[in-house]
Amino acid sequence: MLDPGEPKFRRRKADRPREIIEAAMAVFAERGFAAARLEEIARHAGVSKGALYLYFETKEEIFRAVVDLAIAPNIEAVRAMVVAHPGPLADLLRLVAERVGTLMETLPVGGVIKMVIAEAGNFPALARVWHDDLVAHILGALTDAIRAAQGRGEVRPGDPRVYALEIIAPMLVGLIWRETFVPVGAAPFDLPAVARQHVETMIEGMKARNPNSGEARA
Amino acid sequence: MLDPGEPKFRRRKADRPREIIEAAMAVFAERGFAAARLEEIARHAGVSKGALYLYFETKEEIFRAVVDLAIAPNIEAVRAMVVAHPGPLADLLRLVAERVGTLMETLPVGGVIKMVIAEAGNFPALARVWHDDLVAHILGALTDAIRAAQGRGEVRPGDPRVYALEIIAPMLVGLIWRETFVPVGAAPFDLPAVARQHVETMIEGMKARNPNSGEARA
DNA sequence: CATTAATAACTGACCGGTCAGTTATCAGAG
DNA sequence: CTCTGATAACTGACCGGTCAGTTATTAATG
Repeated sequence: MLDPGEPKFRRRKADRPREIIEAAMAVFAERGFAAARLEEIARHAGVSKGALYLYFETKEEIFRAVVDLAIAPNIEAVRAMVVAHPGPLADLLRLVAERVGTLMETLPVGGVIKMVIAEAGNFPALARVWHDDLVAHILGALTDAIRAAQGRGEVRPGDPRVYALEIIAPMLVGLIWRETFVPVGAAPFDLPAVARQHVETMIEGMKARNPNSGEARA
Repeated sequence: MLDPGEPKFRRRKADRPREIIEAAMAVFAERGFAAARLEEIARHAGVSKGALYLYFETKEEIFRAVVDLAIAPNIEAVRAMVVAHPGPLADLLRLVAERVGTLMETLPVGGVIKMVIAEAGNFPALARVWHDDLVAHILGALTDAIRAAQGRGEVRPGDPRVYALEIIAPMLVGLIWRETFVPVGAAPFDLPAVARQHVETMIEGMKARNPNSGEARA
């Protein structure tokens, strides 16, 4: 059963943190914070439970590491894209939709979002960080872009922050759908296709009917 | 400290289950299933922990009771509305938006949705019930209504199920927003207003550009 | 051999669930 | 109306299991 030539473990200090975070991401995403067992995370990472404490102080610190390191940079990239874009809103939205569509398939972002939603009550600090450093920025950037487009007469009146919510929501719900209902047999959504169709719906739905007007009542 | 005239407890068999479910809803919504303490639920309900077991067998049964009894009937009513409506899609959507807008403010549906999302990994059976008995029905009814509208040439081509997702998503995300980010200081959304604005955006965004066409390629 | 990554056995706190005992309530007797 | 015995709603201390975190020990590596 056990080859004596094979060592019982290897010393690989450099790779451990990343491996642990990846393992933790999987387990946290499936179980939620409270129900996740450190022993299961350790097993996933191919180490013993004690080894986790060589790299992290507490379970909560592992949780933060997962949330911080796995997702933030990518979402931040999307925000930067929105802020930088000067042209017509429709072009920007198509660009963002394409980018977000691929990100959703690449990153394990769905599980993390689920975690943040689920544990917001137990870790208000975490929810606050996510909101202040990430969600609010993205929503704010989009809101600004929409408001500017309203100023140029591209977009018809309406609360620009609500428009931003309308734009983002289906992607978010698509992710949650994948994490929550697909595993129990629900028909999946093709997320990039959802992003593409929705962006066209929104472009059409937000378009100013009367192309002059710019800066009508909100 | 203790008025001897005041009894230590009252016997109120009839009201207890409802009170316990309401208390449990609050605690589960805030903490999630695993992190919720039965003692806290009991305290909220104004009874001792032991009393919980006079009315429910296990913690999980309390959880099911919360999910089952609090929400399902109301959402079902919306579904029935969709199925029954024969007229133009735009009218139906405005009707639904109005109804859903008020329901969101009345019911504690946000907390329950959060719970279902959060605990889907630990209670696949619960997620399955919610999907099969509720979510799939609503999404299906909307999808059918949209497909019919496409057949009448009201709505332009596109996956009707994705359109249904686009319609529902902002309300859902609005609820999640309220539960997750508002408690940590985020600016709230006026949910009925979101519903109203979004339904107009969607009506415009789905409208067939070329009013004849009906039944183009999906 | 010295160093230290990693293990595995261990501890202590916590919590779901139980149950022996307590108390509110009420029916019937006086 | 008062007393009393019967009933069952309710309490709270307790138990057993689980799990985050600790530590004594082992073994990989240079």
